[in-house]
Parts: sequence; C-alpha cells; structure tokens
Amino acid sequence: MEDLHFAPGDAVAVLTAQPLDGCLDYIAPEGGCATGDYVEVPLGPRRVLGIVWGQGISGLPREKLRPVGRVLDAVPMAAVLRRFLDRAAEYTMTPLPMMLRLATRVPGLGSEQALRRVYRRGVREPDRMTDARARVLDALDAWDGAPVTQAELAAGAGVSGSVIKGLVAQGVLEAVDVPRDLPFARLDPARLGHPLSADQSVAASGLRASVASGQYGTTLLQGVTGSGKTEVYLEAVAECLARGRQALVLLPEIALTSEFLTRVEARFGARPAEWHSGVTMTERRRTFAMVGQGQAQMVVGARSALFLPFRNLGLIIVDEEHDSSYKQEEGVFYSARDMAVLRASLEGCRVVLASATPSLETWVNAQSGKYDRCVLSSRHGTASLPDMAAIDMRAEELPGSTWISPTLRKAVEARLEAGEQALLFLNRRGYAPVTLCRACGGQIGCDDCDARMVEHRFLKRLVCHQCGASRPMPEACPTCGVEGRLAAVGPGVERMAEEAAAAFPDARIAVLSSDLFGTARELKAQIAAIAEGAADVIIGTQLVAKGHNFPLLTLVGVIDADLGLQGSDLRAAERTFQLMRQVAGRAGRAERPGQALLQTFQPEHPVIRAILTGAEEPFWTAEAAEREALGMPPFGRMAGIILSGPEVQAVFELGNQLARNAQPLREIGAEVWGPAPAPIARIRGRHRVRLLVRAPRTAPLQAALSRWIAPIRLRGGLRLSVDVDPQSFL
DNA sequence: AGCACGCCGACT
DNA sequence: GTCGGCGTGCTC
Repeated sequence: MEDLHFAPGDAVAVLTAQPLDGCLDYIAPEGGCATGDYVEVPLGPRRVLGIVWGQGISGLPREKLRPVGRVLDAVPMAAVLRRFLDRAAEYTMTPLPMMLRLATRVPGLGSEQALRRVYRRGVREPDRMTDARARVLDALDAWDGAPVTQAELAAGAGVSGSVIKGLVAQGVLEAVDVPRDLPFARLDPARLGHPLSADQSVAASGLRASVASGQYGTTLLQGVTGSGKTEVYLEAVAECLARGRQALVLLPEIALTSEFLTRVEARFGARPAEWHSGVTMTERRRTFAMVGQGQAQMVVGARSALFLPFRNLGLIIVDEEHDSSYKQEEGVFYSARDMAVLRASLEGCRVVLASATPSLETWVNAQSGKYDRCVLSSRHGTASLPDMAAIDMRAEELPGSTWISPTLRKAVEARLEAGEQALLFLNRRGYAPVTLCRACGGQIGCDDCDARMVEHRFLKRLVCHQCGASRPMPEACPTCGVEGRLAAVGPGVERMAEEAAAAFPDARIAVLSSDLFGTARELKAQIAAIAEGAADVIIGTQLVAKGHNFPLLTLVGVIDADLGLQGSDLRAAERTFQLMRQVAGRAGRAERPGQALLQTFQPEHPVIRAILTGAEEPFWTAEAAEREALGMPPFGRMAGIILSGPEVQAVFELGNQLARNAQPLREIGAEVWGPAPAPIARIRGRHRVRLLVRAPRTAPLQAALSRWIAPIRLRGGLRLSVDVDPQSFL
C-alpha cells in the first residue's frame, strides 16, 4: 500500500467507522489530500470522521460524489497500519469500517488539539506589591519554569484565582496556551537491569540479537513460572528502545498491569504508557497522540493496544500468550496473539510470545521451525518447582457437601503451623453453581439465557454469569412455589471459604474472585495485602492463576482438578494442563519450597499424569498427534458461524438454509456441522445457533465462507457473525 | 449509526 | 380521515 496524493477534484475513497461495508467516494478538497489523512466528510445529513483510503473506485458518476469537508490537522494514519487493518479485516472477515473503529476508539479525535492555559512571568512589575501577590510570585519561582495552571498556582500560593487574574491584567503574569497532551517521560534502556542468571543471559542476548536484526520474526519464550521471563523480555524491550523504536507489551489481565508498570519503572527509570479499559479518557487521548508522534516509547496494554498508531514499532511482547482472554469474541472476533504476529510481519519487527504453557498452535509453530524457540529451564534464584501430587478422591472419606479432603486438610494445617500461606483453587465464582428445588427437582435458570443462576451468598442474590442479570435470593421455588426447599448444590469459592473457616478456625481466610471487587485498584490492593501476609488461607478462582506473585505461599490445593477434563471440548485437556501448571506455579516462588496437591477422581488421566510428572513435551506431542489425526486446528482450519435472533425457529431456519446451500464450502473440501444450539443457546433474550466449518489447512477458507454467506439477506432481527479460528468448539 | 420512507392500528 | 408504531434500506 503506497501513499498517494490527490489533487483537488480527484475522486477518493474514504473509510469511515460507520457500519457500512466499505469505503465511500468523495471529491478531494481544495488543497488536495493524501492517503491516510484524517478527514471530515458529509454522510447523509451528518458530518463524520474518516480516513482517505485510496483512489475512488465506486464508478459512480462524479456529480453524485460530495466533496470532502476538511482535512484534519492530525498525524495521518501510516500505510502499515492501514495495511494491517485491511489484512486483519480480510482474515477475520470483519467489515473494514468495524476494524477501523478498533483503531480510532479514542476521545476527541476529530476535535482541535486540546490546549491548557498555563502562566509564566511577564515583563511588567506589579503597580503595588501585596502579600498575596508576593506569594504568587514566590510560588511561580518554586515551579522553576515548569508549566503551571491557574488552579495549581493559586493553590500553591494560597490565594484565590482573582489575584492571578489581576496580575495577568497588569502584565506581571502572562497566560500561554500549551498542548494538554505532554510527551511521556523518557525511558532509559541503558540503565542496569536485574542481574540475570546464566540461563537468562543466554536467552536475553538471543532476543536482543533478534530485535537488533530489525526484521520480522516470532520467538516463543517458554519458561516455567518463576523462571524470570519478564526480566528476559525486558532486555528485548531495552534493545528495541535503544534502537529508537517503540515497544508494545500485551498483558492478558488489567489487574496485572500495575505490578508490571512498577517493574518497568525499576528497569527503565520511568513509567510507560498504559492502554486498557481502565485508563481515563484524558490519558487515552494523550497516549493515542503520543504514540502517533513517537513520543511514547513503550505501551503496556490489553489486546486493543494492538491497534494504536505506532510510528515505528520495533517489538511486540504477548505475555501469557496462551491466555484465552486474547481472543475477542464479541463484535470483532479476533485473536490478539495472531494479530500481533500479523502486525509485526507488516511492520518488520519481532514478536515474543511468552508463556510457561504455550498454546498448542504456538507449540506446533515452534516445533516446525516457523517460530524461534527460547526455553528458560531453570528457576531463577533459590526458588524451585513445587512438588506435585494427586489426591485420589475415591479413597478419601469425605462427608457430603464438603470438598476439602482429609489429606489436603492435614497439608494445609502443616503449612499454617509453619506460618506459611496455602491457596485453595476452585474455578467457580459464587457460593454454589446450582440451586435445586428439593420439592420439584427443578434448577433455577436465567430468564434471558439458557444458563443456570449462580447463588452469591455474599450479595444474597442469584446471578447469571452469562448476562449479568441478578435477582434477590428467593425463599420459595420460582417454579413450584414451595418454600424452604431450595438447596445449594456443588461448590463455589464463597462456599469453600465457609468450609475453610470451619476447618481452619484460627486461620485468616481471604477470597480472591473477580466479582468481589468493584475496581482494579481495590483488587490490586487486596492482592498486595495478601502477598504481604494479610491472610493465611487464600480461596481463589482463575484470577490467581494469572501471574500474581505470592512469596509466602507454599501450598496450592486444587479442589477439583477434573473440572474441564470432561466433555467433548477439544481444548479442554490443553486448558486444564495450562491452568493446573500455572496454579501450581504459584507455590514456592520465594525461598521456601512449594507443594501442589490436586484432588481428582481420575488420577490416571493422561492430563493429570502429565501435570504431575511435569512432562510437557510428551503432553504436547500426544495432543498434537491427536489433533492431526482429527484434522483439527492447527492441522486443519475451523470457523464458526453464529446466528442469533429473537425467535428460535427463524434462527434455525436460517441455519438450515445455510447448511443446505454449502456448495461453496464443499468445493474447497470443507465440511459443515450444524446448525446446533450455540454453547450458550440464549443470551440476553436472543437465541443463538451455531454452524461449524472445518477445512483442510491450506484451503482458501475465508473466500469460500464469503461466497457461502453472500446471498444471505438478514431481516427480522437476525444477525450473523463469523468466528474464524474459534477458541471453543463443543 | 442516524435518518427517511412506508405500511399497518387506535385516536381527535 | 390522520398520528405514529418500527421494520427496512440508504448514506458517496
């Protein structure tokens, strides 16, 4: 995609973020315009923001074209970013305007550059020096030339704004408007980092060399929890910054960024820019602007940071690359990990995929030599891998409605006596996953979704984990009306906390579950307090598996290691393997040795055995062989078609119509399954039906899918979305 | 996304 | 007779 200039009067294609299928043509304005320019164009009765995408191609008669309103005074979108959006739209089968929206979701893009009024010393002397005026001038001196606003100056001097206004009127002070968005503090890549172990040094210099090459390439950085992956990839960041290029670090969870920023500050002497849903509007605008001007050297963020307008991107790190939250499954369906690789290949930069337990796709790519592989085998410092064992639940004497086996209980008690922490892991939020009526046998479900309501005893409510709907915990069964016969069935973290409190009466118990904290800040504070020893027994969900460090923690008890092993989900084994290893990796990261105990009813299951022996390679080899035999990803390609609508019948009819007319898919050797109810058959009152397509690895899947769905006319509230490379396909 | 156009039920 | 419900379609 080359950059083109257009003379006034030329027809140009303009891409807007309006929900259209593509570009609209306009007449280039007076003064001309160029590809990548931000422009304001008329659309119907409105004026909307768009980007000059290329030459006009609609073939519409010239007199039908309206002129571009104006070219905005903003850094034009770089050709590589436009190319990236094009390719990402094509790959994910997303309309380009929707893709553009991901890249322009920033407040104040169309408006003038935001200014703020600051004050400095003027040329004149005050007609009369008062006490208040003297304090203002002193305060100004104290600011030492740094830009200071009226509010700051007034507060610093202990005067009201009118004193400052008076001084401005006399010319003693001078008001100047400066850009509100200031560059980020410089990061210094030359500062000395953590001393690295021999193993880490080798890995770090390998990564540094690959970044220095200035070419595209992907590296799998694999290392067990505590092996110091972060220190190693920060060396790659250092190399990138030293070469004057920008670095992007993607993290799967916002709760992790704060701890990470502190580490970056320790390494480079300043904090990088941050980009995720928790960042304020003002900061977002600043980051967007500075990234575009090359004045933000490093960005730490969530998957959406991938669409920022980097000026000279030299490195992308995808930390915990296997994490399922990198896959967006709403609106635009994309995998941030895969899109990172795409963007890097276009930008000519290195990608580092870091994980203790890589996804099978990444492992296969590393195995085949498509990706470089860099393994950190030893743990850093004195910490060692936990000692792992299964607790065979078939042999444990366990009273009904309790889940802590005697063996696990003794192990926890031993840790508590030694003054150490224990973690009980259960990946189920709330009190109990099922509420059953003992009178009629019915379970309480959500009115709008085909999902069970989960009791949250803390909130005294039933909550639908699918749509978030909740209602007060009823006394009587909503189906049969009988009172007092509702029973909580199965464990959730809240119930575990109850059981733990009874089992360990002298221990301080803390529950870490994402729904118990209103804000990321509260959550972070709680995590920090626990890490410092504010609790003896931690009850946690998935949240604890994601990279937080608890130095006092020496025992991890996995309440139900079988969750996720059952069922026909192809990725279940992989996910359980990753999760168990990560949770187990929480134990004993500091100098104390750790232990992990897995409660299971099937201790002989290959996944459980692989976890216990720590045999990663055999696990992946076996999984890969299995997938290959089935023609499943990454050895075959898949796509999901999700149909939804207010009425089941209409949704199924559309599904059947698609299934009947699958000729374009058969032409490329693909198979179609379904229509079948989607994993959650109803969300927010909309019925959902899914078709699955499986194609040979090299088949032109997207093209065939386009031909397949092109004749479909959607009406009556029906919606269709395509999910290329779906993550879960039951 | 917005906005206009158009075809059906209950109102002064 | 009309007002307005929202289902459908268009925006260069």
